[in-house]
Amino acid sequence: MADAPGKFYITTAIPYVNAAPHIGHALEFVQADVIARYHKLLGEDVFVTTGADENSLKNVKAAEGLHITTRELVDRNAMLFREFAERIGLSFSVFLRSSDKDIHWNGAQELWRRCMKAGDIYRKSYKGLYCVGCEAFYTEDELDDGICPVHKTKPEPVEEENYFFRLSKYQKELERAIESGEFRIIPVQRKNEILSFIKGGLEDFSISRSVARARGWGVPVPDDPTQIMYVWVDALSVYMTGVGFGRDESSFDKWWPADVHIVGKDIIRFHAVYWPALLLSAGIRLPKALLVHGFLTIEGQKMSKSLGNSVSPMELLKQYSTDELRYYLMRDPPTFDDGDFSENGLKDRINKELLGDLGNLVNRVLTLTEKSGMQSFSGPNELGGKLKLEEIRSRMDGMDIHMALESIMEFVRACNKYVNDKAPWKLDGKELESVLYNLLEGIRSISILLYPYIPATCEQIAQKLGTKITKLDDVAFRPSFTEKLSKGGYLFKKV
RNA sequence: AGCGAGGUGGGGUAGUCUGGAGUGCCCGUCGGGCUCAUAACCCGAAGAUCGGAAGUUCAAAUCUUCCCCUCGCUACCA
Repeated sequence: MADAPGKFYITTAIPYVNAAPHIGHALEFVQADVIARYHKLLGEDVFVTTGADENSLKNVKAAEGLHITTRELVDRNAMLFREFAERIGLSFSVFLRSSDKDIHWNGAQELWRRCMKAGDIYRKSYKGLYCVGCEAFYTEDELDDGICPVHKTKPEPVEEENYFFRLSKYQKELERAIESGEFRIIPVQRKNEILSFIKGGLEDFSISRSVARARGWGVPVPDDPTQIMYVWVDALSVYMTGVGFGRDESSFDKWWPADVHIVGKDIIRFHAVYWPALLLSAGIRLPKALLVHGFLTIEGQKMSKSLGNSVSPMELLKQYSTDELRYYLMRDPPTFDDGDFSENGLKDRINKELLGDLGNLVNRVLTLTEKSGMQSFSGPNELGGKLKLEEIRSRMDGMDIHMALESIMEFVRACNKYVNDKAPWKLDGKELESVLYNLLEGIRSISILLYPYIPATCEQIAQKLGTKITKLDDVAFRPSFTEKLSKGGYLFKKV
């Protein structure tokens, strides 16, 4: 597919900031960044929105548990996430907090007004079993014999009037948009899962809470001081307000629709059903794609608070470099399925692949080149055929960044094999020059291909080669290699 | 319970649609070679009744039927 030079807009989910970042956030941030940087290599203008979901009742409760105000909690934790996003190398354009009145609130309310104008919002009373202790509604099957599992009390039936959204009205349109691929859901298993859910029939859902139930925390419903917007309506609209909706229309027009939203499998319904329905109602274009990634287990076990096994990426980054962690997260777990995080696995990937395969390749080739005393290199292209650029591109286009990385690493191994097969240490003259030419162009290509995954390392490789990280189109064997090399030290050290 | 995905040498996968010797890839184990390299690469070895049973076929990991197991999804509180 020819790259129409243009814009590319990508978002991460905005995490609840009721706790510190864990390794799962790292996975998603890196995935988003790899895709973003890849599109920069394609020459596109890229915008990345990430941020924090701060209007959830969960944050209110977490703050109560810590005996601080909600504002203090979200300020503190949002800062942790922002710092973390920077440390992991997420090249975000905006870090938008949903409690940011100036940037976010008007846009969120504007979405509401448009749905209202379309006649898709109406008032209805909602009945539910409410546990006063939990301050939450329960469904029958969540209770133990009608008793709250936490407080061992019987929840009271409570009736409250809320606003509802006519989701039912959009069933057919959603089906069509998803089936036709106008709104792509990746991978296809998730698409099928959502389609079967939609075909099962959609019911309208509540999109507001009483001020009391929301504890007065959140985005107010326009023209109704008694109600707060349901946190998902507000959180989802961050994807639009991040690029200017309700605030800077020319920016919004430039970037919207989003090219892809990246989310975990737990929140697929909000993104694949509620969100596009709200947009259809408001007369706003649908995002082009939704990428649903899996979850990480920790050393084979589910991440859980009771096990206390959650892994802090900030702690890991004290021992391992950003690139090392990024590489492992993209290399080990498959993009679309669950994977396992283990520190031994991380060490193996660093020692075997980053150091043993990539680092060693760069080092041995630069050593051989230095010893040759040659300055410019050319010869027949013998190695370029091993590089499956089309496969890499099509995998990246399908957002299978794990398999795309596999294709790139295959080429790294092919380069190492080429060194052995040719045994350049036994060669001289034209023969040696030709082998070095192939290897230098190979490594230059690798430095560009791996750049989305391990940017700092690739900058270092480019520096050693005297080249620059340019465009994906420059991944090709040029007729000759004439840059000035500077070997420098090792790229990685054994862990 | 219903719908969906999956069960392939020690681990992870590809192969299944369009049947054809258990074939491939990554990791791990053992032995050997090579040596420019914080080392890679090559050769060889051990290790699987391709979840189970029955059927179709000259031939089944692959097609059919039944069964077992795992994991998702089955709505408003993320």
